[in-house]
Amino acid sequence: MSKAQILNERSLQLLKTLVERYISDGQPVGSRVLSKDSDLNLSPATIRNVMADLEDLGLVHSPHTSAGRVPTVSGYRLFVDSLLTVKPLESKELSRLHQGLSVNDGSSDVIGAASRLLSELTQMAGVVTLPRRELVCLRHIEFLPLSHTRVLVIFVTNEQEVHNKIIHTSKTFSAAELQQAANYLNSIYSGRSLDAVRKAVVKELQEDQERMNQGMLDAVKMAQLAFDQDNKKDDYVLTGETNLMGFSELSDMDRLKNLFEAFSQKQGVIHLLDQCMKAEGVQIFIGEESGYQAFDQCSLVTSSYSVSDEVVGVLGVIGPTRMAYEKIIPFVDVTAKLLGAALNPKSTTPS
Amino acid sequence: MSKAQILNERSLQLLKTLVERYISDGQPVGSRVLSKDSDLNLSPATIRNVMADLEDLGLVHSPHTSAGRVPTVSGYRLFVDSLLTVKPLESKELSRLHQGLSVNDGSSDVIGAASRLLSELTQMAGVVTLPRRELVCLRHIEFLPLSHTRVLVIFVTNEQEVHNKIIHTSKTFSAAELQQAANYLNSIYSGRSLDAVRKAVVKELQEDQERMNQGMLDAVKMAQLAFDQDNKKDDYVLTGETNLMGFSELSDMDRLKNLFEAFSQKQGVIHLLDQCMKAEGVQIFIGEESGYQAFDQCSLVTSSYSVSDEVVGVLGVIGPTRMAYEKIIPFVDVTAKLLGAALNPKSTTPS
DNA sequence: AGCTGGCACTCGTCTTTAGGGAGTGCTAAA
DNA sequence: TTTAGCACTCCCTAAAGACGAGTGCCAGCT
Repeated sequence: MSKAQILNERSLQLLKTLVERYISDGQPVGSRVLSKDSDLNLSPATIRNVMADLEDLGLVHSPHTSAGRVPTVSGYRLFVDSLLTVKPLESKELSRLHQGLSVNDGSSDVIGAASRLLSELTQMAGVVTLPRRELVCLRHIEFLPLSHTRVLVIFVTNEQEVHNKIIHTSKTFSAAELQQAANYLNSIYSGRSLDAVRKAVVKELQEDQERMNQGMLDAVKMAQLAFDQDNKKDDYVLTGETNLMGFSELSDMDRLKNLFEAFSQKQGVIHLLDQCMKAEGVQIFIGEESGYQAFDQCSLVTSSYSVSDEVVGVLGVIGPTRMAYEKIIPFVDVTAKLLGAALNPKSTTPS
Repeated sequence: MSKAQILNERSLQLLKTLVERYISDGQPVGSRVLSKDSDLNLSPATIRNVMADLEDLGLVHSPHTSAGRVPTVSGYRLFVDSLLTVKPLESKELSRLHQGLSVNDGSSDVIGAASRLLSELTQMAGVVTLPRRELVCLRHIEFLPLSHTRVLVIFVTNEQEVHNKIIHTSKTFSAAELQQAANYLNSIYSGRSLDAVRKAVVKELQEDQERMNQGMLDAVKMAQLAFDQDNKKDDYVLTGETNLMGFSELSDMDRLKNLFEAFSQKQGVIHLLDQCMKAEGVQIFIGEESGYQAFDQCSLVTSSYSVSDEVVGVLGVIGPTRMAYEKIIPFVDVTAKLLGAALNPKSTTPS
């Protein structure tokens, strides 16, 4: 039986007001305040009894004997899952989002724009993962000879994203040979997803070698190098980290340093965000729930975003556990939907 | 008459030991310590007299009545300009640099590598500007049609750097037309510097229009859009910011926030670094000398780096004013030279 | 004239102490 | 079951005192 079911209506109501109050004030909430804040008309003494129950359940916690109560992680969790009344976005914010993520913006960096909007409007840190490579279409590929056996591969995906990589070939190719190889690859693989291309390449090398001439074989081998697995270096755009320095609960320098180091090492954050990719809709990690020491005092509100009904990435907001969830949640939700729409190829190439 | 000339040998010697001592300890230096530290065999009382003089000249400063002396910005300046005895790099560091900036490294991100080396080995923040576009050679250009009149331009410079930009053309081009235009541009502009290309394009449009057919004209017009002035968004790679959070003199959260915000806004830093481009060799900004509030408590040790005897960029180290200049200066110097060498096209394409 | 020892003084830091305030837990009564 | 009352705990702040480091200055020494 969940805690929400154990507790009666009144206790839940009180927990809700407590969390709301704590989020807005940042101070432990005492029984007197709670008695006035809730419209239950209960005396402080009664409230204290309820608080003792909530504390037994591990939903609130007293920093010391004569302080009010502060929500624990479980308390926040219950609040977020069952008690929260989300506030709709203000029209000003909504229009700012629409404007910032409009397709005709010209600048190609929609991902960066989304991240900036998240951090700017929430005054916390915004993060957006780059769209998954696997679900990304190959548009065009190009080879350029560098020195010796080094070849620069440039490929374009998804209408306008340019990637490049240096590969080492087994022999030296001339510019013309490389051009020919690129032409071949473009003619057969263009328009297919990177993942599909990767699989097709392997298959061809295994099964169809006899059917191919040397030029085709070279081309396919180069494609294999170019789309090598390790190529999919997942990455994300993080902005507004500095906003986090303003929060008193993160003002411990050591803690903050850990957090920022986690940001620049990336892989921890990537792993965390990857988990959110599995679920649709908004997901929340509160404090230690993330499993990463560095995020101890932080919450992460994320949502996956989709292009053509396929989840391709995750975006979210990072801030102190004490954040205005009722505003942030719809905010992240809407941003994810708008970003998905902005990335949709149908809308970037209207008929 | 400069301060170094006003002061006698002994005072300078004492200032030097004071600064060295303060840099290593971080504590105000008292007369007793100074008397033992310097090999002048003077009593503390004598030292105190000298200190009073130095204080009058604004070279040192006492945080309060009964504290030792701390160097002022002028004090550091004098120290750095005239008193410093630079230490040669340790062989371990040197080999680390060589290894990290070796040309055959395979990864194309030499700039990033340089920045990371700077921050890793100095335990402060490392910054490297991207090489100036003007002095960069065009290697290859490519156009890809997007929707309507939008065209994706991809161009490769300096052997392996890939840039891309979206331009809006006046009419819709087919893939074949774009291919043709790219071929034309590659044939005549490849190998020339971006700056030269930009000028040539303008000249052709003004003078040689009648000589050109429509295809050539379109190509040149697109080139103009592609190499538009605003294209040269100067940028830099900054790493190891988190290292700065460890220094007690930067532990004031507001100050640190300002600093980090300056980092992410970039333009201030860019302007500062641009100034260093004019001079060859190592330049140093101590504290407020930079003219930027946010860098108040920081010093910046920079050096320009050159390719083929032409200054193309700047790199440096950012840390607290109290840093080990005698180590950092040669460090920055060597890194700049090695980076220049690594970028030199001659060494990337051995005959 | 320049250097040195001595001495009074200043100031920051650390610790102790005391007082006030906020809020609790418990108990007994409504 | 709720409420009022009361003793108690603990944090926070300010004030006071002791301590130590280091100075400035003066008078004497070389």
